[in-house]
Amino acid sequence: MTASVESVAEMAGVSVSTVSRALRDIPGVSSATRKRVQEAARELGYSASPAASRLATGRTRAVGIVVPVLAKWFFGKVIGEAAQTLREAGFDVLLFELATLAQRERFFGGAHLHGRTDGVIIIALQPTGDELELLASQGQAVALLGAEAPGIGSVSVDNAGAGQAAVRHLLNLGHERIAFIGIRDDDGSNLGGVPPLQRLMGYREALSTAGLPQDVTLEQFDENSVAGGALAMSRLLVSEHVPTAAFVASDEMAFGVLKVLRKAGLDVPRDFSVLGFDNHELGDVVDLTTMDHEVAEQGRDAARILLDVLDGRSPAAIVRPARLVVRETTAPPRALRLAAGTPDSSHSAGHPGTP
Amino acid sequence: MTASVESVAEMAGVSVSTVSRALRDIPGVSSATRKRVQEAARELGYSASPAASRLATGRTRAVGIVVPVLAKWFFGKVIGEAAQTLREAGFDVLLFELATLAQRERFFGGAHLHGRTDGVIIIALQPTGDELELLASQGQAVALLGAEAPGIGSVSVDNAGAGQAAVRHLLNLGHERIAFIGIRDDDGSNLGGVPPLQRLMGYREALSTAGLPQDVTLEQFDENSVAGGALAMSRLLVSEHVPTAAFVASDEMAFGVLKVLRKAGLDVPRDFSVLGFDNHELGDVVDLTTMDHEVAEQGRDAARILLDVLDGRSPAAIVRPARLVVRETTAPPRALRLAAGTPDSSHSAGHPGTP
DNA sequence: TGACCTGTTGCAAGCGCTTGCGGTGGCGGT
DNA sequence: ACCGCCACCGCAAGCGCTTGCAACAGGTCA
Repeated sequence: MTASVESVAEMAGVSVSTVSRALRDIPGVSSATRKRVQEAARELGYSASPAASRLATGRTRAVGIVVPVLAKWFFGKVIGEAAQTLREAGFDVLLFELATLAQRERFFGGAHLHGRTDGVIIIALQPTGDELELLASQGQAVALLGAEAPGIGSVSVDNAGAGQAAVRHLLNLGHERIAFIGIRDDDGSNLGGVPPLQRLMGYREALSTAGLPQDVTLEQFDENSVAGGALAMSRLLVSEHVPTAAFVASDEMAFGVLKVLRKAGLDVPRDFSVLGFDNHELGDVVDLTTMDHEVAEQGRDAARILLDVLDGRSPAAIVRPARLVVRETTAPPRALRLAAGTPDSSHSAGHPGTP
Repeated sequence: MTASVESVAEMAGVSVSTVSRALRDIPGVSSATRKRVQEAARELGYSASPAASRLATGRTRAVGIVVPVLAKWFFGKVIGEAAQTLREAGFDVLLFELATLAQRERFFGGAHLHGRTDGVIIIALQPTGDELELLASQGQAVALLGAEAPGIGSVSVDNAGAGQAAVRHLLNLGHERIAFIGIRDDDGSNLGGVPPLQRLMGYREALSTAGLPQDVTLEQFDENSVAGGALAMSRLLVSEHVPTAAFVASDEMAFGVLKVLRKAGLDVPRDFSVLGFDNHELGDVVDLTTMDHEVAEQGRDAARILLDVLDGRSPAAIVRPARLVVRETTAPPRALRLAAGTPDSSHSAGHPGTP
């Protein structure tokens, strides 16, 4: 067992209250005794019992991070950054994974956080007003990442704008039949959430300002995974009039899309352009063109926002822009290249302009 | 603020001690009053203050999970599984990321965990004897994942065996010049750790039992990332006698290897076979042949082992086997195929046996 | 020289639980 | 009818800190 305040007090020849004050840099202790106390504490390897000081102060110096899933690159990244910032500020970080609806209900069902954390960062989950109230009633400071709520600090991405930008890139390349592959919110556990929806809105907006017709058969939704992307793309492949490009709401789904296209013998980007979203760490491996949104920064922002709330400062609601990262999966559609007489080295049949 | 024991006691018409006992299913309370107390607690939305009960019992009902990095698939996966098991057992989970050597030293430098957790799962980090002692002196139960230590519960993979198996697969395909691409432990923070070393040992063992010469130029090490894999493979490409296959110590590095090969115009697996390690979630996207080692199960095992230690049961030291997952990046070497007259549809020149 | 600060320290009352122990009451056995 | 036992319950003493308040110095100012 480790030393307690009393042993330190005894060793330094002062009272426990002085020890407490000295060790926490609270005024009212002469610098001489403070030094003496610190030395004694170090010598004894003393570190205050968190349980006791929590009980006495009512503050835990711990914060929770709530995520829908852990085993995805985005969440690992974001949590890692947030946790580091939090830890530097002297906070412990508790992890809560709300993978199923049942877990979510249980989490928000009772005073789960009460006395465990001072605040919580909620990631990629849109809390209801009731849930936010419940957290507030437990005295929890709240910061949102990938969601917004009135009066609550948050950091998110301009998903609508990013969606528009992405689609505009495809339009600018000359594509006219552009599909949207999005995330389906199947079990209500909000794995999809608001951001993907906004990406869809951006897609529609871009199409309509370009004067192109809406076509619901071009919008395909599935679970946010490689397999989901593959399924959605497969559905697109059997449509009457196959699109020439797709804006995919997540890189992981885009990976599935690429896989299906490859298996179908289609050449990317000659036959089909793919534009993802996330700038996934592994996007570079398959040369995926994508929308980057500075994931690490978002994590840090969220942590800082929470610290602001904890310090009584009024929290910001940051909206970050996304930017296009051009790699190798987008290009002008084949028809355009043919019309322009561009040399085409693929396995296509007709070579107009060739003797 | 939430209700306290006293309010519940008052409501149920009993003493606080009875409330405490009733709510924790401790014998010595008639089932009638127990029910009454539980009802009162529910009605008041009561949940015991963890700080107070920690202080009183000395147990925290929280465990720490220590990882070198978070933003990697393997760690996210393993943590997710472990955390879920732990949570089901009623434990909070604290996260500690030891990304740098400095962080590691700080973590093990003081009584960092004391009073915060009852135990800790250490993942992919080989603790020294001193470090283990320090944890023990803080009353921490310990479970290791991806490492072993005498007397400590652990779960790990038979890396040496898996390495041998992997190389044997390549040998069986007919390869004779097989490279090893491993993880370099550059900054001493043990990102590589013991398991990768054992994989190397397995590689060497397999080669020597096959009667093949050791060739250190075939062993390339770099950081465990796509970029690291790419660099290592690039080094192999300039060797005097380029190998025909590589066993890569992590899938992520293997992704980098594949990328370089593709960019170099080499066909996988016709010109070069690649065999990874991890069965990374995204391995399927690039059809990577790899060694699977049931990552999720390891996470669950580690959690259960820790729970065993906490319950006073003697912990197991599980060693899991790995198994080959055959996909599309391994095949017999070109020379063999040519000799056998196998039709070869690649861009190769000679087509023996063709009219 | 005495009243009055100001800066430093200690006292003691909590914070909200847990738990050993002692006190009930009802019951069966003699 | 008495005794002893047992099941159930409450008392109160902590657990190891924090913090308002009082106490005590050693000045300063009149």
